[in-house]
Amino acid sequence: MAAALAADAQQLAAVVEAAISARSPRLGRAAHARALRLLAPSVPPFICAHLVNLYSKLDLPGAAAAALAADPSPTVVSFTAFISGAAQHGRPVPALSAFAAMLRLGLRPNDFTFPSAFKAAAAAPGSAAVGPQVHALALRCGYLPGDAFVSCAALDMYFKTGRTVLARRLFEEMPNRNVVAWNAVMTNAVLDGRPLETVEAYFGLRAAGGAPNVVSVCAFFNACAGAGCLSLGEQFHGFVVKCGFEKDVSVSNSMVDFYGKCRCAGKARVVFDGMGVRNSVSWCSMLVAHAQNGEEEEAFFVYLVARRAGEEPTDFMVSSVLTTCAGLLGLELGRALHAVAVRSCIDANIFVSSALVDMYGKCGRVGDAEQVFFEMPQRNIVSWNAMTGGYAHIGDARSALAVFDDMITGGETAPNYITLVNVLTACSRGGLTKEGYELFETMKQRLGIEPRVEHYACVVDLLGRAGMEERAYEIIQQMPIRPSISVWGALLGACKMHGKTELGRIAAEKLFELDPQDPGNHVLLSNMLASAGRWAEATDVRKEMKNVGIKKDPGRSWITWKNVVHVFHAKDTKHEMNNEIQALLAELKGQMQAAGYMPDTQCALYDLEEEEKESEVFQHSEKLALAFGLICIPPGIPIRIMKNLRICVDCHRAFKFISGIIGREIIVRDNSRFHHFKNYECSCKDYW
DNA sequence: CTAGGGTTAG
Repeated sequence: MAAALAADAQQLAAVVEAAISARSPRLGRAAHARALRLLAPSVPPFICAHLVNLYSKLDLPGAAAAALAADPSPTVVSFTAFISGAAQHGRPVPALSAFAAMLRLGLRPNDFTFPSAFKAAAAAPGSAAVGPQVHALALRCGYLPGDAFVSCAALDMYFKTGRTVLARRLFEEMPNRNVVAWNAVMTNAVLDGRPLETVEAYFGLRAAGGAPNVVSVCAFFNACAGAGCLSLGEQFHGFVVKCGFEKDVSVSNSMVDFYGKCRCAGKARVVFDGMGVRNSVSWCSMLVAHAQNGEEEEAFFVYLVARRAGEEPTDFMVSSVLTTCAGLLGLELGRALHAVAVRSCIDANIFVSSALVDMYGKCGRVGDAEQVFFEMPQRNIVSWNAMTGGYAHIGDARSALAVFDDMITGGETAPNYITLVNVLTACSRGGLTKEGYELFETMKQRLGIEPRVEHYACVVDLLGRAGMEERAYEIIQQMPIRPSISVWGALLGACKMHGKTELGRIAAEKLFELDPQDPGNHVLLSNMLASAGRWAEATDVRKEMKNVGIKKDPGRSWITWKNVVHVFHAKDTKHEMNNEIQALLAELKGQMQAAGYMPDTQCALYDLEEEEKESEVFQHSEKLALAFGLICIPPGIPIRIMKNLRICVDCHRAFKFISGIIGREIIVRDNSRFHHFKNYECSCKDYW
């Protein structure tokens, strides 16, 4: 009988092992049922430990807890199986409760228990006291400093709970420093934003005669990514290939990420394309490498290919691709992704839902953003910033202030400097000058947030838009920090808007000092002088540009049709379809004027008669490109135009009319953002 | 039968 039982138990153990490695709850439950059938009524204790292990590894916490509770005489092994499972799957609180329960039963943790207990203590929210208690217990049980596993876990726990000095001391005093200990130092230094320390630790490991492993290599690439050390990482890449580490998926993933973060999406692509095995992290890293380098279309394409290759949409994947949709102002794509998120049950994930708020906000759909935001089970600083950012985007100052008040009274998440930038921007665009100014004045004393240069830029913009350029200038002069390009740029913009030519000149001179090669500032000054009728001075600025050798990029727009890129310059007559383009523009002009369109000629550069100015702005490159698109691209397809400079005011106004009259969606990507024109409106709500 | 350090996101 006993022999039969032992044989069954051995078989059962094999089935359990198979279920774990196949990550199959179905096989697991079958194994459990078989255990009960075979061994009831007296299930031997080691079988219970097997079952706890089974459910822990399969990440079925309820079943694991039930199996542990059903163990008639739980041992350190069944408890340890439970604790490790909970710690590994990010449930530190149940892990620590089990650890405490085990101690209450008088069971002594062993050298397998402590590493998991430390891991749980490192991740437990708001319980910095637990780690040291586990540490004391490990000392008393004699596992420290001798046991390498236990001391590495303790070390990591101190790093992750912010006790860096203590962690370092533990590391210095370790008698048996192994590669895992060095890796703990390396990875935590990256996490804490000290990438150079990671590199140092790597060379420390080498100097001590240690051999790096895949974890060390990942950490090294992360450090290079964090510090922007492209050439160091490239050299390391060579070494990694020589050692064969690049065959490890995580290593290749970290290389893709490294090249992406160092602004080399192309090199990331080469690594990615060369990978023999990819996982969902690989796809996500490649997607982000494109997205973070302004290649949103490519990023979205990676998502499509990943789905076609059978990748499930994970929370990582969906939040990243939503950010891409936000960057593209791709509302339709974003909506589709929202549906995917709901179907995959990840829409409540804080990253995904914050990305949804961000996407809807950037696409100008504040109502949809609010719906997601107010239904979020929990919110963090990024969620609040996405929501206030959405209000800032369309200049809804009242709502921005209201949600900001909610945030302060709720008290769960403290605002940070980005929140303040958003609320101030909303006030500025929404014309709540007084409220915005008060917020700026009191932010340090009331919220403990020191105004940064971004806030100064906001308040200069705020006062400038309200016509208080002189007050804005006073503030700039009293700033405790050096005014940046954006601060002077805000002042110049306001001066141009309100015709404050003299002050505008001062701002422009400062901009020339800070960024002498930027043609945009010169053009802005020249335009300001021109629109004030000071043609001679405007011409002087242009001449000066020529003398100093600053070239204004000639404005050009392009549009793709049937895989051919058609480029247009202002007053361009060279296109083969020029006759049709001119005829359509003339026709559109008539329809627009009938609908109430008045040309805005403030961007005309030369002293011309009003009529001449009007015909000049009607030959702008973006209008030519649009006419071409309207002629060639079949109805129903949005017309996508790219421009190397910012879209001009008159074209912006005209495109709104045309979108309504023709009933077509027009998308312009200029050098600073996207504009989605639809039904007489633009997604930017005229703020850009 | 049970263990430490790892890659991607808002």
